Amino acid sequence: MLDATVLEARLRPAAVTAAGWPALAPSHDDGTSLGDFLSLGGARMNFERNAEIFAEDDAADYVYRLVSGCVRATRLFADGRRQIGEFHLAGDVFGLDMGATHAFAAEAVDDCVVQLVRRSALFARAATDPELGRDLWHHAAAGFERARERVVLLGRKTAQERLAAFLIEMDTRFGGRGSFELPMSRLDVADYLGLTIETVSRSFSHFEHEGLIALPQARRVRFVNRAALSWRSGH
Amino acid sequence: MLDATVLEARLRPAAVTAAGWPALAPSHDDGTSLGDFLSLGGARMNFERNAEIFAEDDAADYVYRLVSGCVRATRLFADGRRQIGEFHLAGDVFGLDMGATHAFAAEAVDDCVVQLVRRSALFARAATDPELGRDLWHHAAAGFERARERVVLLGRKTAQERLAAFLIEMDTRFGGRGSFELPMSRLDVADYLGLTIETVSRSFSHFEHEGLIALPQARRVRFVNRAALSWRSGH
DNA sequence: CGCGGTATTGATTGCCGTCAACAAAGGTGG
DNA sequence: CCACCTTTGTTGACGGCAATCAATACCGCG
Repeated sequence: MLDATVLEARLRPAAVTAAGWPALAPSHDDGTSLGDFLSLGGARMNFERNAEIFAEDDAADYVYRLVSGCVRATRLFADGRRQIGEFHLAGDVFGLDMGATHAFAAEAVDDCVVQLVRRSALFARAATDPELGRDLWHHAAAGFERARERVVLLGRKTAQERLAAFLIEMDTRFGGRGSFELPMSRLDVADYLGLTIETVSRSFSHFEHEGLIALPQARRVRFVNRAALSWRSGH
Repeated sequence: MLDATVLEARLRPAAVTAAGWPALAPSHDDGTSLGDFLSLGGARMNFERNAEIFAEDDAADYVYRLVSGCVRATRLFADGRRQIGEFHLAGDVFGLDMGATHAFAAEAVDDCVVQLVRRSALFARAATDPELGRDLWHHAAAGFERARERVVLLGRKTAQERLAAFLIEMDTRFGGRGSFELPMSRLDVADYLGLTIETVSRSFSHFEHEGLIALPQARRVRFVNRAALSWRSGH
């Protein structure tokens, strides 16, 4: 089912070193007081590239806020297949599961700084702070909406549509300047989009040859024709 | 990209007729007071099979609770491709989007009874009722976790693994008795699992011939070997 | 009984996965 | 600063799973 090199890469041991309710936050914004709560009260930790922040089935006792870097949420099958649930960028809050254990592992895509607080502390505070309660809902609802969009992408879009949608998503999250540096490898992109590295690479090349994007380096993306790329994403 | 019959079926006009935070709810439970709020205050409406409850991009002014029947959340592409985001069964609360408009349409899979209240009423009450606030979070967080599992299913599972996972999910939601009646067509199942009706049908037949399930009628499913089926789902 | 909607099964195609080779980039040590 | 090696990315040839195309069977209902 998998190339040996890819399988090895996936199994590689990670070396650890007040408003009212209806106010709506912009996309990919985890709200304000949730992030504030974490940034004010949280202990800081550093993780180097590929380090495991928490494993699947680890007790979900802590909630994390990414100060800098990029984190992937991964689910690994026994046979080596892997799916990345989401990528977290600076400012994102993650690891807030409903159950007692994490449903996905979290790994540093590149060197990361995170802050963390006990989940129980967050919940305790939420019981008396309605604004924090609203932000918790915002956080969960935003995650839900993003996951639903990925369901559409993975269920019905072609390889090229997936990559186009991914590039537009990343550009948006990096500020929408039409030029950005991907922190993750082709393998990570493939496992995020439900594809293989080869198909991802071919789709990149295809867009480049078509004049939709420029690739000065493998991970450096510059939009040349954003409208066409957007069209290709299948909306 | 699509069979004409299927496309027509998808585009068919729908004829409308008419305490504390950390407490964790069991899966597929929308919490208590959220459902209570809707069942106590909600106006009742009936929808017949294939009726549209709300359209994509409709104003998300109401929140719904399904009293009886089955509802599908759909996203339709311009070229006829369709993805079902989720199925709702009796007791489920749906339509609670974060934005001003619905991200998916909702259609009655079979004859349905729903109750609805204004979203603003829900939010207003949540501002003063911390228990309701917690239930709102529960609802969103549960939706998020389900959507994440579907991302794994759609991103990395084979056709047979998808169907096996679907059957186990449905059995669980119908009480886990190992025997249940599917309210939805093969087309709905296909669009839920990111497959085609033919592949879904073949997978059903395959499981039947293998002795994992029995199919007294097309939509009547009885588990014969649940352990093997569970194994096939890829977990 | 006949009809429309639904489901199954078979034949064939095609997109993407697999296998394989090579190229480019980045790091390390001489 | 370059040789060497490892990691990462690209490209080509081929194969397989699921989609597409097509025909037939089933089922509830007028």
